[in-house]
Amino acid sequence: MDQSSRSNTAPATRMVDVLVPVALDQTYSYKVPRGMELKAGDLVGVPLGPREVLAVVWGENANPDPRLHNRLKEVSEKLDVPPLKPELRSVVDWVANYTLSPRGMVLRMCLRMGENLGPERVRAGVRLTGDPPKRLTPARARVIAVLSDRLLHGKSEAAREAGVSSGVIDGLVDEGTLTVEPMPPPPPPPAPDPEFGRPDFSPLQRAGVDAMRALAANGTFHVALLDGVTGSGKTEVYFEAVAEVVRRGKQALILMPEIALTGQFLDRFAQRFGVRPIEWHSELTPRTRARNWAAISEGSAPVVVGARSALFLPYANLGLIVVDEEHDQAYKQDDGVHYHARDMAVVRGHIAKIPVVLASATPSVESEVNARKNRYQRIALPSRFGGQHMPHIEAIDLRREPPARGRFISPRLAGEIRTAIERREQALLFLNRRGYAPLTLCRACGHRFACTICDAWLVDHRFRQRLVCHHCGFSMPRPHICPNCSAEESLVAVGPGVERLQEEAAALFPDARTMVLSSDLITSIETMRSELAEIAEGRVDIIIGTQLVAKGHNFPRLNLVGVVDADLGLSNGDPRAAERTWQLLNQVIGRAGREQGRGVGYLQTHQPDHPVMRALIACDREAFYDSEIELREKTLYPPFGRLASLIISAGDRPGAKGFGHKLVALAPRDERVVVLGPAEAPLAVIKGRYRFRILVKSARGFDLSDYLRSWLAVCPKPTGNLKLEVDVDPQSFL
DNA sequence: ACCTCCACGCAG
DNA sequence: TGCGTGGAGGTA
Repeated sequence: MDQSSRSNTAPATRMVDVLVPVALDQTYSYKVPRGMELKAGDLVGVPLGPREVLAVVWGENANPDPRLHNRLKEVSEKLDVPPLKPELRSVVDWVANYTLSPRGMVLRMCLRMGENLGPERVRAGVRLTGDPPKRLTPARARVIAVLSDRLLHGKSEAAREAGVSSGVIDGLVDEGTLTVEPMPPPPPPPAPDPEFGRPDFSPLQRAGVDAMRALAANGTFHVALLDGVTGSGKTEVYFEAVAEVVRRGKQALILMPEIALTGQFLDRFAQRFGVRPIEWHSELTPRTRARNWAAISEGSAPVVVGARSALFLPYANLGLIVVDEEHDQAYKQDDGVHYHARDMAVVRGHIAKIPVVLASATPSVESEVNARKNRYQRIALPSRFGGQHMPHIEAIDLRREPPARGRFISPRLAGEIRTAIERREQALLFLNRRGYAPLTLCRACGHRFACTICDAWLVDHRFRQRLVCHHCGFSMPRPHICPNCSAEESLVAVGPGVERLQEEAAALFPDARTMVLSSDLITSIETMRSELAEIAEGRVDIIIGTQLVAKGHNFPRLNLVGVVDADLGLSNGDPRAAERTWQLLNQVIGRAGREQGRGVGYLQTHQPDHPVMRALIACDREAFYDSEIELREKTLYPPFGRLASLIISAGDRPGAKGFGHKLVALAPRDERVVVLGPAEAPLAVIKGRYRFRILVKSARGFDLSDYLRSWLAVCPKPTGNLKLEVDVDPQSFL
């Protein structure tokens, strides 16, 4: 039709609708300048208000809104990058619709290449071509020595090698000794080689490997749950799907829950494929980000390993998405566009018609249900690689074997640690609480130290000598006098944190070497690496860690894990508390006995009969899922029902509460929907903002996004300091 | 008179 | 989202 209308009329001014990466849901119309050819998906620059922004052509529009008559501006330029494929444009529309976010904000996630896109900066090179300078200083002599091969050297490299500043080189250029030439562009990094380090798989892994290859070769939409205990070689197995996709000339994306984990992972990748993959996460420098973005969109990056944001990149020909540790809640983005990368990976796989692999030792209840109902193919790796056994797990009933007053390690656990140390093995004490003590109070008057702008106690951090709010970062020096009653030296620490546990361990085992691993004590990836290396070399006897230690690290000499407070995650009224505790404790105990000996895990608990504890002790994963699935089914919690939450926050409590009530009063009546609240959020005040939440529950097949949209359409827009956030499929209930 | 902060509205 | 605007309230 485009062709026929053009055949009999003079070419009219063409117009396109573009989507701009700002908080706008609608597309905007622009005139196409004469001589510019534009089609859907093209990246363009357009004037928007006072500025120039990047945009993407979303479609042709022959007659835009007549009220815009002469206000239409022209597209200013067409960028020389591959267009966004229809697949990704559909994903943008779909995700925006589902999460109730402006489409522009979803598009923004696809275009996060910074403003650094464009030709690579040409690096300066220098070559020795002329005579030595009249004045030959030692620094100059060193430069000349470095360049004596008369080849072209990078300027900054030459300076570094000669141990001089670049000023010395500039001086030699001015003297005519050296000439400046542009460096040829660096060769593209070698592609991963699918045949590089093919491992020998055990007979037990064989079926999984075959299934992975088949799924990748099949190349159509299909979700597999790769379900294997820690140490079963899951990574190596899904690498076979990656290899197959690379062989077929397509791209594979491996999503990881957090970048901290990727260090070891990249090495394992290199062992299998000969090179490291392209990375994508928030800590890339702008230059690397732009370079990687370009490689991804041109298709010259065959494998990308990235955090959740990598899901929205414009892959040239994506052939596979792997979501590693699919149960991890770090996949949920809770600001800006609220999305769950695992779920959106399945959506993208569906739209792009490619396979998706979800990998986990402790699948989310959602994925487990999908596998049980055969909506996902289950690929199970039932045992540990290399004949290692899963750890043996025992409960220590704190009601019957309590630690001494003010202590947190029970006599039995202490005895086991002693035995482990005597055997020259390591022990891990796990407590998911940073700092020294979660609460400080005055013995004289009962005053409790709380954050002034959050609804939270200040956590005592003895290493830093400060009381810290874990929600807003506020901190103050630890006082010696009670601010309430002026009593001196009356403050007592209540409850344990890892720092306090270390104190106790040091007192119990004065000769043992202890180390605390906690996110607030790790300042950089470097310190983390060196501390892990110390542990691996056996220079630590007792590791005391928060959930940081649960993730993927390999401690070869570790056979004993003591969970100091196994009930910690269960207490907080969160519908996913049991699932989280199950996953976390499984992972932590899975650190034990990975290389030699039989691992043992001890759970200090007040409720050894809780389904989570019983399933852990019996090593009966089916029992855990059975009980949890039954509970979710009965209560119509996900995946048997759907949830959304509306979070209202304001600088004042009545304002937030009042707006919440106003919203609930306007909720459309629908017998398939239950609207609960507004209730004060469990953390009622954060950073001085009062928070209320409305929970919306619906049946499974119900279009909750659509319901929410029609609801919010009749609601007053939040004004002033009122803020409303919509979270479809919330993960956190705090 | 001037400055700074912030809520608001708008962008084609 | 990012930016210009205009009013409020504080400072010189």
